[in-house]
Amino acid sequence: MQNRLTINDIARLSGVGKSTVSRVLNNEGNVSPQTRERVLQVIEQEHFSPSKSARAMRGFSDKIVAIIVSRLDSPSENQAVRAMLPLFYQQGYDPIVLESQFSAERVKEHLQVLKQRNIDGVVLFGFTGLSAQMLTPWKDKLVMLARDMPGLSSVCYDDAGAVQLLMQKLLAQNIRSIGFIGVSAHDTTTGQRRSEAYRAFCQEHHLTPHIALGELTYQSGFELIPQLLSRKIQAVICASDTIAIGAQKYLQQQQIRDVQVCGIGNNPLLHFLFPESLSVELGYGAGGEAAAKQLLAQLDGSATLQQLMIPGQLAV
Amino acid sequence: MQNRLTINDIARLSGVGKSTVSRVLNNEGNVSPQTRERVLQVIEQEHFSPSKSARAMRGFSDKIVAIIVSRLDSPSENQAVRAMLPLFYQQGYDPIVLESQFSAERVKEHLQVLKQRNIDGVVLFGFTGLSAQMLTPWKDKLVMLARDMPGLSSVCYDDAGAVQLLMQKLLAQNIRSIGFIGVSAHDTTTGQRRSEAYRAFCQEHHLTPHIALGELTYQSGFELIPQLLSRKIQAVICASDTIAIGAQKYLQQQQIRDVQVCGIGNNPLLHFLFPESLSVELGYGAGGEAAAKQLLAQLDGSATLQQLMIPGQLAV
DNA sequence: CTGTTAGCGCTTTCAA
DNA sequence: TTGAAAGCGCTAACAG
Repeated sequence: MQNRLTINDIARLSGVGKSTVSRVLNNEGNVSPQTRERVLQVIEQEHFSPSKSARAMRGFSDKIVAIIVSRLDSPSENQAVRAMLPLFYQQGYDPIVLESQFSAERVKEHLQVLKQRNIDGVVLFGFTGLSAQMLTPWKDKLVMLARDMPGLSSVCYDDAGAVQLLMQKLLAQNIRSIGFIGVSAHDTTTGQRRSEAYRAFCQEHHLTPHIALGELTYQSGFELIPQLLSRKIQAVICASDTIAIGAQKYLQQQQIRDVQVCGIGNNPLLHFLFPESLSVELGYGAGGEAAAKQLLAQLDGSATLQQLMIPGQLAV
Repeated sequence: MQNRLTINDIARLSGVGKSTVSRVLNNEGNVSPQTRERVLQVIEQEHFSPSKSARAMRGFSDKIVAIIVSRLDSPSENQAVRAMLPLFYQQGYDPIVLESQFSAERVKEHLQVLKQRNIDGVVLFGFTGLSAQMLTPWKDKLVMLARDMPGLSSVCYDDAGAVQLLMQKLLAQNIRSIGFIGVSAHDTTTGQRRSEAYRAFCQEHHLTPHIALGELTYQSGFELIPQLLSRKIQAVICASDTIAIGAQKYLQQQQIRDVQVCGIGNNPLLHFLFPESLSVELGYGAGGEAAAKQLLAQLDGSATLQQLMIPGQLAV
C-alpha cells in the first residue's frame, strides 16, 4: 500500500511541471482544461494520491481531530461520538479516539501526544478533576462536552432541567413523595448537579427530600432503592437510566407496582424492559453533533468560544 | 497550541547544529553527554516536540493505525476496541476510528482516505459483503476481526463452539427439546455459523430443530420466542445476549419459568437482569487484544499473516 | 496559463 | 563528536 509515486512522477508522466500537478490537485483555476484533463487522467491511471504528511508540512492542516472520551462503552458518550463522526468525515477530518478513563493524568498524556501531531482540534468529554490550567493552551481548538469551564468552549447537557422536568411531571400527577437515587457529588454533572436540582426543587415545593447516593451502575440502583422504599416514596428519580434499570429490577422482584421510576438518558433498554418508566432524553446525540459543529466552526474561524446547553425533553 | 519552535530554534538556543539536536531526539549514541544534556534541557525548557509530519515525510512511519468498526455502539465491537486501545497507545500508535455501518462502500471510502494518510495498519471488523478484492492490497497491514478471508490475517470468534458448548451443557441436564432464535444467514457469523452449528448439533444428536430467525435486537427475541414455545421447548439458544434479553422479558411477562434461556456474548446486563440465563463468553476483549497484537507484530515484521480463533467459554 | 525556485521541519550522508 | 548540506513530497511565490 506504499504510495510510491510522487507529484514529480505524475508531472513527468503527463509532461508538465510539478506545480501544474499541484494546481490540479488543489483545484486551482489557472490550469487549461486540456492540461488538467491530461494530468487527472494520469493521476487516475496511477492511482496516485498525494502524501498527507508532505502537505501537512507545508503548513496545511493534517485534518486530524481527536476525541477524548472517558469510557468508550458509556452509552451517552458512545452516542455522542457516533453523532460526531459523520460530521468530521464530511469535512475531511479523521478522528483519533482516545480514552481517558476519567484520569486527568491520561488526558495530559494524550494532549502531549496530540501536540506532536499538530492535531487540528479536540473534543474532550469532561469529567471531574480536569484542571483549567492544562486545557487553556488548547482553548482555540478544543470543545469540552458534558461539562463547562471558564474560557473554554463547551456543550453541556441540562442536568438540572432534566430533574425539574421529571419532578414537575410527577407533581402534576399529584405525586409528592419522591425519592432520589444519585451518585456522589464527586461527579459534577451526573452527581452534584442532578442531586442539587432535586434538593432545590424539593425545597421550593416544600417536599421532603429522600436521597440515596451510590455509583453509576444498575447494581447501585438495585441496592439503594430499599432505603427509599422504607420512606414510603411514591416515585423515585434516578440520576441515570442505568440506575433506573437496577431500581426497576428490584421493584419487579419484590412485586412492587406502585412506585413510579424515572431516569435520565432515554436508554432504549429501559423502555423496552420497563415501559412504565419515565425518562428524559438529554440529547447525547445532539450534544455530540453540536460539539463537532462548534469545533469545526472554531477551526475555520467562523466562530469564537461559546458555551452551549442542550435542552432535554421528556421521552414518550 | 502551535508548535512554533523547530529543531533549528533548539539548535540555535543550545548552540549546536540541528543535526545534533536530531541525534539527541532520536537517542543516537554519538553525542557527548554534556552536549546531549544541554540540548535536552533546552528542549524541556521550551516544551519542544518535533513535528510528526516532518519525520513522517522522511520516511518514518506516522504511527497511525485505523480501526474500522461497523457500529461503535455494538457491545462486542466496543469491548474489542477498548481492549486494543492501550496496546496501540503503548507502542506509540494513535488509532483513527471509523464506522462502516456495515457498508462495503463506506469501507472502501475509508481505505481510500487511509491510503493518503500513509497509515501504518488497519483493524477491520468484518461483515458480510466485504470483497477480498478491495482488501488484498492491504493484506500486510490489515487484520480482520470476527470474520476470515483467504489471504488475510484474521481473528475469529468460535461461533460454532459457543453453540456446542451450550447444547452440551443442556444435554448434560437432560434437556433435549431445544429451540434456537437467530438472525438471518445474511450475517455470516452471528447468523449463518451459529444457526448452522445448532442444526448440525441437532442432527448429530438426533434432536428436532426448532428455529426462528429475526434480527439482532431484543425486540426480535421478544417477538420470536412464542413460536418456539408452541413447540414445547425446554430451552432456547439465542444467537446473542441481546436477543436473549428480549426472550427472557417475554418469559417473565408470561410467568413462564421452566424454559432455560441461553445466549452468547456474556453481556453483564443479561446476568444482572436474568441471572438464571446461561451465556458463553466469546472473548471479545481477548479478540481485540489478539487483533491488535497481530497487527503490531505484522507491522514490525515479527509475524506473517495468520488466522486465529479465540475460544469461547461458558460464563458462570 | 505554466515551469522554475525556494523552502516547510526533519533525517542523513559526508566531511571536518 | 559535530556541522554543513542534501533532500523527503509538497505548495507558493516569481518569472516567463
